[in-house]
Amino acid sequence: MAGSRLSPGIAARLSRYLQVLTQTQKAGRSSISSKVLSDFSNINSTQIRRDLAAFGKFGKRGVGYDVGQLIDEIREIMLTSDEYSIALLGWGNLGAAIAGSDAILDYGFRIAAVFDIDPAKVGQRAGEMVVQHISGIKETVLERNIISGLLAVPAKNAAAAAKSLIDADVRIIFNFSDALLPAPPGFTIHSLAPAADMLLAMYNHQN
Amino acid sequence: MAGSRLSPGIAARLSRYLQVLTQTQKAGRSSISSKVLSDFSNINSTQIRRDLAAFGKFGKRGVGYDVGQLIDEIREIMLTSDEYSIALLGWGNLGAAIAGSDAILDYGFRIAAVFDIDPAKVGQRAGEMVVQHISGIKETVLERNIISGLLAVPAKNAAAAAKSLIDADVRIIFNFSDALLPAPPGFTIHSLAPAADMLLAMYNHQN
DNA sequence: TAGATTGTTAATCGATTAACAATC
DNA sequence: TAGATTGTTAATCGATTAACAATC
Repeated sequence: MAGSRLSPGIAARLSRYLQVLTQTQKAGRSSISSKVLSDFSNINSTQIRRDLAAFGKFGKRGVGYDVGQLIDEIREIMLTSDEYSIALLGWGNLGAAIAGSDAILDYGFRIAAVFDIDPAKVGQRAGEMVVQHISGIKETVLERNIISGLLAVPAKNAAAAAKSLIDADVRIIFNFSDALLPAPPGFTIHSLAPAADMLLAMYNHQN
Repeated sequence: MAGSRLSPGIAARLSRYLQVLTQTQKAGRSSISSKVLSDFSNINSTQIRRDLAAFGKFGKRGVGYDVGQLIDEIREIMLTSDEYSIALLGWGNLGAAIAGSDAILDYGFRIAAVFDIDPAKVGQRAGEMVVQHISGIKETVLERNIISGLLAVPAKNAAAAAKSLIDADVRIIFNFSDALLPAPPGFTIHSLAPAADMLLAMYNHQN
């Protein structure tokens, strides 16, 4: 099964399981049942057992699943055991919040460089990094093997920031601004919109 | 059709359409085809036409859909034409980033109060609000008709912050921390994990 | 008119669910 | 053993897709 392409549905569910499992591990629990995983993920417990059984018999009847083992298995299935080096563009409140959380780390991402266009911010400490001016992005991307970029800039600067990444051949871009950014062929620009998730959750709660 | 409960799949897709349409409107375009909407949303164009046609004939053959009209229709379908008043808990980098963006506003949410436990932050300006101490949450929730809360606090404080909201009978809670928070009956706690979305997008790009 | 794009059909595929024997 | 939970079956339902006539 490993190496074969997952269907979109199962890949989405696995990443959701990983989210809950990571939180569960941090909460100090080493075991979890499909019922509890269902309560926290809003995915049917039969579906969860079916998904996990498709990759091997990870569970113990009467007991549940080992949290640590399951995290390792899902990471392997999703090919993300390695750390991905990413560049953070924009050293404002959002950039600092992202760099300061360890959510990114939990999923195998590592912030390997921080850029801004504001000369006043260049040179500031940004976690373990130092903020660099955007003009040096090409060299840094090559040196540090950066494969992904994260846009945490105002919407009005998002297109220019995306262009810097594209010019540096960074092919996977995450857009936290609400700008509409078309992706050239071979590039992926994924726009995250937590507020759209919130709207959906609000609808689901009320109906 | 209005008033009836949407299936989970269609509700999720509608909220995604709304995200892209809102960005499209900001980019100054007044019309969009199912093909372009498909490119930006990663949802099949036939599926989009089918979804939209189910609620009325909104499109013009040969032309596409009117962006503004479609936004209004989807908002009405998802019952979110009204503004929801929400409380923001935690005035750190993440809280400030959320308050400073207008993404929240675009989806019909309005930050009606900001709370923190740090006395040094109480009294600071937070957008159009002033940071209040968490101890006054019950009264403020009643006064300002707050129905939802947003946790932008460190993971170690998340459980206590959630409890404050629950005690104030705020029934829809969004958790931006990576703490695992169980929801009492009648309450919804929705944990957002942009990094899990990133992992999924990374997988999809590579496969 | 010519070109573009919707709305709709039909056929296939994957997701969902309840139920329960197997087994820790 | 008794209780709990997995793994799996079978049946249903909704999602997905290609194709194309209708029509702006």
